[in-house]
Amino acid sequence: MSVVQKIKEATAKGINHLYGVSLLPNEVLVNATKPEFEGDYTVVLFAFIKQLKKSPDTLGQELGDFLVSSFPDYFVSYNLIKGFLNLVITDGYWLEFVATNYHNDDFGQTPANGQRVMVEYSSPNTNKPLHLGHLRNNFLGRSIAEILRINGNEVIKTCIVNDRGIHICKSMIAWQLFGNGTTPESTHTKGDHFVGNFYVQFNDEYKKQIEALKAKGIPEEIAEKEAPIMKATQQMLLDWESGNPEIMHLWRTMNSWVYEGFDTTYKRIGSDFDKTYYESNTYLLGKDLVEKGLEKGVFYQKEDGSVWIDLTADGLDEKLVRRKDGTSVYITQDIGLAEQKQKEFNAGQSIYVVGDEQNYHFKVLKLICLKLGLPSADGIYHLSYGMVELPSGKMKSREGTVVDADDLVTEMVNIARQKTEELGKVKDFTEEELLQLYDIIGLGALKFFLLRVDPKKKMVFNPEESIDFHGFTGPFIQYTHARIKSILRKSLTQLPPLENLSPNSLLLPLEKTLSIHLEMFPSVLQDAAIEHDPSKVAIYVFNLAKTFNSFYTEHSISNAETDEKKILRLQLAQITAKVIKTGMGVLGIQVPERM
RNA sequence: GGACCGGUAGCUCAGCUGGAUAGAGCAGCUGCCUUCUAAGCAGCAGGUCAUUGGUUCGAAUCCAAUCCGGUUCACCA
Repeated sequence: MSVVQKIKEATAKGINHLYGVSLLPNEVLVNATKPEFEGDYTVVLFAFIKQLKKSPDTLGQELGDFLVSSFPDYFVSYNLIKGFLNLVITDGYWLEFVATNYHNDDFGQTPANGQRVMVEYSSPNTNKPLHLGHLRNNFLGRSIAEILRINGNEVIKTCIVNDRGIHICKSMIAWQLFGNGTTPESTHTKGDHFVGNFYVQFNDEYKKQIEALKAKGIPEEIAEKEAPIMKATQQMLLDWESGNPEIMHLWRTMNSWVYEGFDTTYKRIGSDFDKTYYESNTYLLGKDLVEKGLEKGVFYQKEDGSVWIDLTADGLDEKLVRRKDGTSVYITQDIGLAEQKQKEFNAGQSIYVVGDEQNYHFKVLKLICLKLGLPSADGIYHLSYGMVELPSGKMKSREGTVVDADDLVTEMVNIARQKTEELGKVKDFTEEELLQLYDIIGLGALKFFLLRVDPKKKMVFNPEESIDFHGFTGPFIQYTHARIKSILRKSLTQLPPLENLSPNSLLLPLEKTLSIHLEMFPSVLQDAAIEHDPSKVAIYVFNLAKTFNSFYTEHSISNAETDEKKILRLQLAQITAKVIKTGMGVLGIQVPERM
């Protein structure tokens, strides 16, 4: 149990014991004590004074006395300032914590809880390469999966590939028209970029044709529909749906190029999936559910034959679930896929990592699933994240302001190389070790940058300034880890095995501050899981690294004042390194032994 | 127009189940490498928490209104 939890329970017990009032531990507000006051944790008393009819001073004194005398293993003393009861935790508690965890490789890992969770993320289109927005999505998805896993859940990572539809046909048409039989191989181009280029060409040509028609006096709206290349694309979609062998062949070939490219990128950024769904397999799902919904009266049919659900009572609108021609719409296949996932994996929770522009869609999806009585409905959770914008505003593919994922990763790794060479600390590394280090640092900087802010909020990526390796960044934390490892390499060889410290040693302020930070790691992980928010972990690990660096500068570890101190500090350093490694690991970021 | 989200230091962001004098990083300015890695540390400076009211012992945090920005409300996906 964490100290904070202990304080809450002890306080509830104390109030019950002293005044006969029963209180839930979680009704007690416990904060870290502000640095300018004496104490480690603070109980805020204001909430109770009215109910207990006590002055803050009396209540604080009576409660403080009770806590110190009843839980001497936890509390040495207290002081009262206005309604704040500042508690000083015993050094023994922190020493015990350090002694039991410095060799615990699983510190932070919660035992399996029997829950199964699905996390769907990435959902790329197979007509263009991944960009910065996809990176945020991938890093978030991967990270939330790891956070749930470390909290004891069994996690299944899934991906839905949007591999069919009119947008896919656009790049296919363009290849037919302009490709001249070229392939990624013949042009030495990464497959997803190769296909993406044709998607761009489609749009260029389409624009030209519209202009040409407009020049003939045809209104824009009509021109958009009548442009020959668009008509050809629509015909191709029909051919695809009817299974035309030539089109199917082209479709498979071009998609395989894209997958090859995606695989390279995914491998590089560390995304992987336990199960990949393809829209070409799932787009017909959900049709039977429309029938069931009609029978149940959840849906209704209009005169033209189209099927709808009325969500106005829930504050939403009416929503179409089947067109009048009998074909299903986007949301219908999502309902079908939700059911399919349920049948296949029976997970209690199903998380969708999807941009906030689809908030409405997921609200509707969950509501419909609930009304249909799908057993999985309650577990649907939309992990909605904000768009990544540039200083100039939103990224727009039409204006060529999209930041390509592969380019960005390459650039980050190059900068990592450049900085590393400037510092010249790892000149003895082999070429292979160097390349690995550049990857770790470059990707670490990028991932940390995208994960350190609240997922819900949109964020600005400034290519000039965002690529920083100092301060609140991944490399700063990686550097802290490398420093610790350096000490441990040197000191552990010449030291007897670490032993438990006598509990009467006194902790210096920075030793204690570090202990306090380390001790809260499990509750941070828990909080991150509950909130579905990796940034909580990022912020925590940064603060931990900062705390360690202050400690490191102030106190020598290998030349500590006494052997006891040396052992204690080595233990602290060791836990810190482990927590950094685990915490960063949960963010999908590796930490180097040296840098 | 309806619904939802956001507005905190020059910039990027924490803090938001109400609690002590609102915190980081970057940028700017001062110091600190003959001692465990200076990708570091210590410090200075920087704020009408969009605005106005309300709720109360106490509001960046809750409520209302207003202003500004965004997303969404397709027989698109």
